[in-house]
Amino acid sequence: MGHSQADKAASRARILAEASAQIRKHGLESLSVGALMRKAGLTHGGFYGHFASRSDLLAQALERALVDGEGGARTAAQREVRPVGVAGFVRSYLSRTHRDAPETGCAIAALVGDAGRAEPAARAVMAAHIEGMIAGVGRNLAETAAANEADAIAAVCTMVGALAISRTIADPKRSDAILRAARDHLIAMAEASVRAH
Amino acid sequence: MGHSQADKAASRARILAEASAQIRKHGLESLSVGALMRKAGLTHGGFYGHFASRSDLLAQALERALVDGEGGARTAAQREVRPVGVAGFVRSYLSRTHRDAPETGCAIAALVGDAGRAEPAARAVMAAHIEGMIAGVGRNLAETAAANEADAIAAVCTMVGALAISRTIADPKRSDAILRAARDHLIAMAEASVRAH
DNA sequence: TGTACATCAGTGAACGCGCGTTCACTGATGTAC
DNA sequence: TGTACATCAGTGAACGCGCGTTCACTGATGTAC
Repeated sequence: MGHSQADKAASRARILAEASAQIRKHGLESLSVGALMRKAGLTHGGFYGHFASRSDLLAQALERALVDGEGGARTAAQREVRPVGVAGFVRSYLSRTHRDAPETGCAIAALVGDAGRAEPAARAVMAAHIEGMIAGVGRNLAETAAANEADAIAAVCTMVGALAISRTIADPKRSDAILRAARDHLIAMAEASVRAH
Repeated sequence: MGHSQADKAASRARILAEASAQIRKHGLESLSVGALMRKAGLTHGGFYGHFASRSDLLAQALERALVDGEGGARTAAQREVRPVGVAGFVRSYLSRTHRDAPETGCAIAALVGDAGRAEPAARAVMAAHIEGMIAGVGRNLAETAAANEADAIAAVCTMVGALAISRTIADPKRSDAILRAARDHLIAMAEASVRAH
């Protein structure tokens, strides 16, 4: 509860970090000003020294969550060897570790649905990061295979869908099977492109 | 505002139909008792003659939305010729018509994210319908191709992911391109299985 | 370097509002005689 | 078939609560002299 400018920056960072985790775990609309400030160790009144409104916060928290989650699979699966190529990325993206830690994982998979219903600003932020993921996967594919953008798009759709679906299936065995099926499908697809190369 | 038993059944049906559309369009948590009853042409007090609580309604509305949306692509794309085989199903599922009408479309694509964060009962309802979709696509694939369950799982992940992603991308051209890429990918995949057959 | 003071990060009471839920009531329905 | 009455679908006022937001205040910070 310091009063210096550095303290303010640190508070702001703490608020956004909490918000970023909160929305990935419980959805965009789960963000409440009071609960968030409490989690950041502050009182609700101070909120408006940092953000213009809840809606302003929401847009910034979404952007932050998307950035935090970029290669969030990497963070979530720190103990795995550094992923190489598409196969490595797919393996960590569709890992149990990533599935079980949405609050530190990819915000696209966690929040596509929410963002699709959100106000245009939030939708645009989400759309930009989806394009980023498509471009990333596309570059990754192009390194080793004769793949075009359509392949990257399909791969991203499959990854995002698989992660979201695996998170709604309570039975761990079955949920694992979903991840495995999508993973194998994507890796086989990448290898097929390599052969065609 | 009749008082007969038939009227009550009709009221209940109206309430659930409104709720089913509401959650698909604006998310599970967007359901409010007051607004819902107003839409159904009733006052809020009567709600508890039909449902035990908002949470009870939520579970029933989700089930109802999932059933309504089953082959919802069919409803959404009534003017298309009756879809035959996987290709036909994929084409109507990943159509612009379906993308633009979430309130009458597949509740899996609209609500996977929400359901993954919901209470166990709602999650279980969603999981059961996901299994239904996998089984349906699997049967569809098996008719014409040498496909196993893993192929059906991957296809469902791709369809659900593509629809959700296409709905967050505001630019119509680009959103169409997402649908097209996923659609072509899935149809090519089905045809590859046929050849392998 | 030391003092005086303006700035401003954070506090906590207060606001209006909409939420889910309860309940005493009204009046049409449908059954018992 | 006609009347008397219990049932019950729907009404609308009221409840406690948590929400987003405002604001007068406090006291540490950091600057001007």
